[in-house]
Amino acid sequence: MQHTAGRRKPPTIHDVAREAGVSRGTVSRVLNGGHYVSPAAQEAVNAAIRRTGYVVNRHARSLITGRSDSVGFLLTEPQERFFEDPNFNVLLRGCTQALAAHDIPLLLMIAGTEAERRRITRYITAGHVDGVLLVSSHSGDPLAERLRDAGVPLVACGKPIGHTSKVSYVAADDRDGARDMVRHLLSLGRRRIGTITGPLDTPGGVERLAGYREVLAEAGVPYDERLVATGDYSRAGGEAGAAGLLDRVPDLDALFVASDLMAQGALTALHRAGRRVPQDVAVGGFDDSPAATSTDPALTTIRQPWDRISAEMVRVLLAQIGGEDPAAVILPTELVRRAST
Amino acid sequence: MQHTAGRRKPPTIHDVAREAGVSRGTVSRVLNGGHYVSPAAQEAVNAAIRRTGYVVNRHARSLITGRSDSVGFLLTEPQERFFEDPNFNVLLRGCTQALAAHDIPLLLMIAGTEAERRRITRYITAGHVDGVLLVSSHSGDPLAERLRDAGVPLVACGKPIGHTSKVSYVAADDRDGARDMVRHLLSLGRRRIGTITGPLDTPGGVERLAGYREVLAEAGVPYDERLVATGDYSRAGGEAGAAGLLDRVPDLDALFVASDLMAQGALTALHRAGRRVPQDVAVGGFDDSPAATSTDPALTTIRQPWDRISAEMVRVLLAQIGGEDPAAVILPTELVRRAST
DNA sequence: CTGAAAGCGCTTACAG
DNA sequence: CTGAAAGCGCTTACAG
Repeated sequence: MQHTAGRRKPPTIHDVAREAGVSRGTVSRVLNGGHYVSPAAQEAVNAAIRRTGYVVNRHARSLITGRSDSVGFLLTEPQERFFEDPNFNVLLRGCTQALAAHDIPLLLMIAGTEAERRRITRYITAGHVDGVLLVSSHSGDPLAERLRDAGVPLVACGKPIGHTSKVSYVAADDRDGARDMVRHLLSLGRRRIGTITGPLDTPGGVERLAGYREVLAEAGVPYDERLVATGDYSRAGGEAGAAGLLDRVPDLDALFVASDLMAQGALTALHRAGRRVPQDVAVGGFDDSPAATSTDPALTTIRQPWDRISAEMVRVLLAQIGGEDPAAVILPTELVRRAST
Repeated sequence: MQHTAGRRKPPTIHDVAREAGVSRGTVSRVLNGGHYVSPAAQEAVNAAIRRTGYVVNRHARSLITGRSDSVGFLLTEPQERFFEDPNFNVLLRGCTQALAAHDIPLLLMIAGTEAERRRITRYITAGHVDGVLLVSSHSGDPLAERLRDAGVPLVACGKPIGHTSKVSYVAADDRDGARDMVRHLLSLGRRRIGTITGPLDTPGGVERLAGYREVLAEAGVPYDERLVATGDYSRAGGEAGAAGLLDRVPDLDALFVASDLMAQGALTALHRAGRRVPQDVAVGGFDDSPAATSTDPALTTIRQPWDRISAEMVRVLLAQIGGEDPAAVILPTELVRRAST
């Protein structure tokens, strides 16, 4: 192999042992926490590791421990969603960084089609990753159950719907966030408040709508079905939803949109209909994604704490891999006021 | 380990051999291409694999082959860039899919800081991936050289600047794309054509500016330095660039912006300055990223063939891992006309 | 074409 | 605390 000439054979534990004047077992013990090793040996081994530039061969280690020391980030979204929605981006980055701190590589897996799902399930259940960070907005997803039944440590982003059992998840407090936004809209004196929901088979869809209804009820504003449009988290969906709402309720004076991306679409529809934002219609989004500051006017929105969400997902997953039981973590949201309200 | 009770010990090559009535060597040969195996044995082994649900243990295989059968996707961008720029998203997705077709997992690596760079270099040179897809817009990047010198197969996205030697890369034809856009602007009768460039230590920055200058020269339009602003591929940079340009050259009638994201910022600046697009100022972007259709008006832009770029990056990398020499691949771009011109 | 055997680099009881 | 040894699941010359 001329081509790999530049790639020298890396030092093994054997080289380190020789260099340090100890057995390979002792080197291994140092590598794995230094229990039952004398300070002198410890020292000698560490020095030898430094001199030789030794890096553990993970394949050999994995072969014997049965663990891969890697984690999968599994995305079960249709391709367009992943392109369009910056939230995935933020989450992926956050998880990669949190894992990097533990020196654990992240394997990116995308299962948009049923064939991909099958291939990836096989791969995962064969033990090629120690656990899975599952990201998908829809949640009838049989993948989660298949993996859980196979005993694969798993943490979902967002509460799986119909989630009866022991699946860990990390989520923002969707309902509370929605409440904050609708209260804010009410505090502005708005009373004809429409909403564009997420898909109603997603936690975000259901919970944010629930929050909207609760606050209106508290405020004594009667619930009006015509003020509710169901969206799909896409920009186009937001645009269509807002257009429909304007048709049905022309005197609409505020809009709570369940994602920033949909809110962006709603802004386009409002603009086309000649409504001024926020003067005629105040618009609130959800997520505080990059989309929120790219619109004109910039979006008032509910911040999801993505950094914490990804950090917690990693923490819970690693705990579970370590033998702990599953856990659910709910994180608070925050109202971010900008120009659209 | 009660907790992993659900995870049965998976079948090994030994189980398959017993089931098929052959030796483990024969099973391995079937697994590795079926050379020197009789049809009958072939058949028996395949049946046994199906019955047992056998999946190869990659750690054991890697231990002996010295290959990891995985590929790294290395991003050396500051965090914000990755969040903001949808191009990375598209590229990442494309590469993941192209690799999945070969059943090769992608390891996502993000090296934003010098410390991360060091850690990741160690990891890679230790042989934990067979090759690297390198994505970074800036290119004084010593990482590329360090990896190449260590003999790691490597393909860059975009031509590395000052690239004297054998580093593979895949890129769109930046200069030609720029030429197409500026010709388009000229064909619209515009003559005061400004440009906002990318960073001039990136190939896109340099080449797109070169294309701009070439076409103006061909058309006999004298080059005017005041019409050139240097940007940084960010939205904010585009906004600042356009504002400066308008200050210096108020009668500007067109703008060629070297990325859609910057063009989005430029639109904001033009809007604020009371210019109508395209009536007063025609605006052309570059990339055809999702940003291009989210603006108002939608952006005329130069499409980079991201699908092909990612597919070619993977193809060239796998070829190189297989022992082939490096290669450079240049892909054509395409003018996409929308409402902004 | 096929089996028996060595060996990849590591971890982990097991004696001491 | 430490070394010698077995073994993780696979691939690959080596004989036949």
